[in-house]
Amino acid sequence: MDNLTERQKLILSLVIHEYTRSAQPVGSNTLVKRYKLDMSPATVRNEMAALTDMGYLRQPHTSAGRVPSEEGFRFFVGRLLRETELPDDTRHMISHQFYQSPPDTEQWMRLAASVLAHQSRAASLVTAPHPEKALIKHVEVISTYGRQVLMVLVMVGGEIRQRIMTLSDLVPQEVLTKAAQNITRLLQGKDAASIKAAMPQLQGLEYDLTHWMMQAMGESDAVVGGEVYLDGLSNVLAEPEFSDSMEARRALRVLEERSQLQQLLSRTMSGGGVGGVQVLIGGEGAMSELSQFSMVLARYGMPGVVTGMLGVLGPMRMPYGRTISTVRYIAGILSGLVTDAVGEEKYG
Amino acid sequence: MDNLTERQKLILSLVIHEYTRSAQPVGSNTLVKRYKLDMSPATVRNEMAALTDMGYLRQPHTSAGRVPSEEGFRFFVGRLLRETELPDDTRHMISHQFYQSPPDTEQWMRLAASVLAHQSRAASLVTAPHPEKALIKHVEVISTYGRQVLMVLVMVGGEIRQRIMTLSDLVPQEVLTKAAQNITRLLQGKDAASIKAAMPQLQGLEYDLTHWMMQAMGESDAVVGGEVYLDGLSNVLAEPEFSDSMEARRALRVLEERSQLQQLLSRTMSGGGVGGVQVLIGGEGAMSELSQFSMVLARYGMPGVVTGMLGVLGPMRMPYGRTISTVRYIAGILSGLVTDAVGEEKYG
DNA sequence: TTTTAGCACTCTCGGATCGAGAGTGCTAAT
DNA sequence: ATTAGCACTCTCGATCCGAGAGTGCTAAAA
Repeated sequence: MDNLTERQKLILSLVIHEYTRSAQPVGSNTLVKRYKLDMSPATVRNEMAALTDMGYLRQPHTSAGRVPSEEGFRFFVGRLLRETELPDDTRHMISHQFYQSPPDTEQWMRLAASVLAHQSRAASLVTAPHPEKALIKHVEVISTYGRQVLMVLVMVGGEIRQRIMTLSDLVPQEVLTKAAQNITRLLQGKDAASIKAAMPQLQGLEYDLTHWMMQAMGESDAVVGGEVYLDGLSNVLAEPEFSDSMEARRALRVLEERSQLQQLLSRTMSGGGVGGVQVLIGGEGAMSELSQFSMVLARYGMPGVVTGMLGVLGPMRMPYGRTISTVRYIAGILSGLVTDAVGEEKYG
Repeated sequence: MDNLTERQKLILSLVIHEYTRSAQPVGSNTLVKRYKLDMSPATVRNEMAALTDMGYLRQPHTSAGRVPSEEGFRFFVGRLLRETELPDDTRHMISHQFYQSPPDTEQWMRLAASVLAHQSRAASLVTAPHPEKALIKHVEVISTYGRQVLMVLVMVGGEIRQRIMTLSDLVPQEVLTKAAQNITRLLQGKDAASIKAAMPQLQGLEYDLTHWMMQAMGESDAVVGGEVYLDGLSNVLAEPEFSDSMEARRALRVLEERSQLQQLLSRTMSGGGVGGVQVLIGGEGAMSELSQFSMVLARYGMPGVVTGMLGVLGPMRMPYGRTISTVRYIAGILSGLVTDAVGEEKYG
């Protein structure tokens, strides 16, 4: 299938390696010297010419070194990259941080984003885990002030959804508590659809409350849940290719615009299960603002039950091997944490 | 006190105005022509020389126009700037957005950050409102999975604090509910200190729960509460003076580093009450990374009860008049919303 | 047939040069 | 006190040039 000779693969790999190091076009001489290749620059030139014809390399101008093309990176990641394990000490360092952090989802998300950003020296993004199909476990309604109440929904699996709303009448806490208990008893273990079916049985306050619940659960059913945790945005600006800042600015914009971001993530999430790491090179056609960037994304959690997503956004010439390992490793840790939290409750 | 003649003040103002428009050194000719001044360029030159001597203007090099110095901006903001009201339609547009958003603090924060970023075309930051002294109103404990429970604290004033924790034993929901009811009855209206005093009366589960409460309340007593909402970071990159990206990167770093940010904010918050708008020019000595930037900050909420902070981070040459008005206006709206939510419950 | 040495050629990049333009400070006249 | 006039300074952009890096091609070597 792949019509590249071994030597061509080697050279492509080396060009990519060198280019990710230096951010500059790579010439035949440099390559031979730095990697002590057992062939002459001329040979390398010939091979590079071939790779250029095939679309894996580009020449910024007639007489400069070669730069890997989008296709080149894609081929490299797909066929040439050998998976490497993260070094032991790095792994220990990371897992240590997680296991000594308090057992709080929000903390975990922040930590994951922070670690990912530091390790990859790029921008990181993490979404909170949320159930693929939300089932109510417990409902609590608390009066905060006046007619304003806080509704807390605990889902099977431990996810928490909350919503503040204003009732049409003033209702004392005791009544709210009663109502919440009723609703809990009635709807425990049900999903949004069954709740809808059960609604006609309810009336007055309980009906209103259930109505709000539906809304909160609807949000929860979206492929990608609410918050997206970001970190390391400033890393993007450090890359030499973005020193002119225009490109970087576009990327920042995408990351800031929650709706765009969620769209992007959910589109990606739908492919690939937990464990697999997806690599989007050059925005993969989807998002023109990201044409200079690559993303390494992974899903974590319990497939079919609760999942979230995490990943990295960096320049196209990123060290894919290491980045993929890092993303995979942290996804693994989060999966572990989430699985522990969810345990073996029953579903469906 | 101010030893500037009226004419010098005028010229300083105009230089600043022109410089904020163009981001380029301002010359005497330009000034006379564009503002149809009733004097000759030579006169302007003399005055500018005087202003330079006094330290209000700088010359990038011997023969270029003048640029306002940090001192210049400071004098301008402190003495020369006349307060302007935001135009009617802008105000309506803004308030409309708030009053049609759901009554949820988190939504308000996001909205405020977003509006502020758009209006000022700079980076915005908003902290959630939180009580100056936290008083417990209601406690709820909900089992999420296994030994993990969610504790929800509702403070007097409506602020919500929550914490996930792991108990040493498995405890059924009914017991948790009972315990929470007990604690609520016992500690309602108390602050952290009184709770500490009351702790010896408790034991077992209730003691443990109260212990955690103390922690959550301790956080809550810090001058600046948890989350800081950011928006418009990419705006900073759009400014011509940051096209080389190094400076911009530093600023981004500060904003990303929550701890630094909170420190900065709390230092500023401690001065000045609600309503007053504070302007920090050139980082005001405090933070060298921000030497090229200015911040416009305001406190909102109910003084002495619940307050938060919001503001803008932009280039030193920002349109202070408009920015200050915007910040003040949005602070006013948030104050209104918070006051509504808190209402007239009693304190102390 | 494959590899490589040799070579002419191309293109970028950094530095040097230069003139135009903008702006200043000073002096002398108003 | 203001301003016209003028010499002077400094930046900025354009242009030019040479060095350097790298290529593609051809012909010889393996």
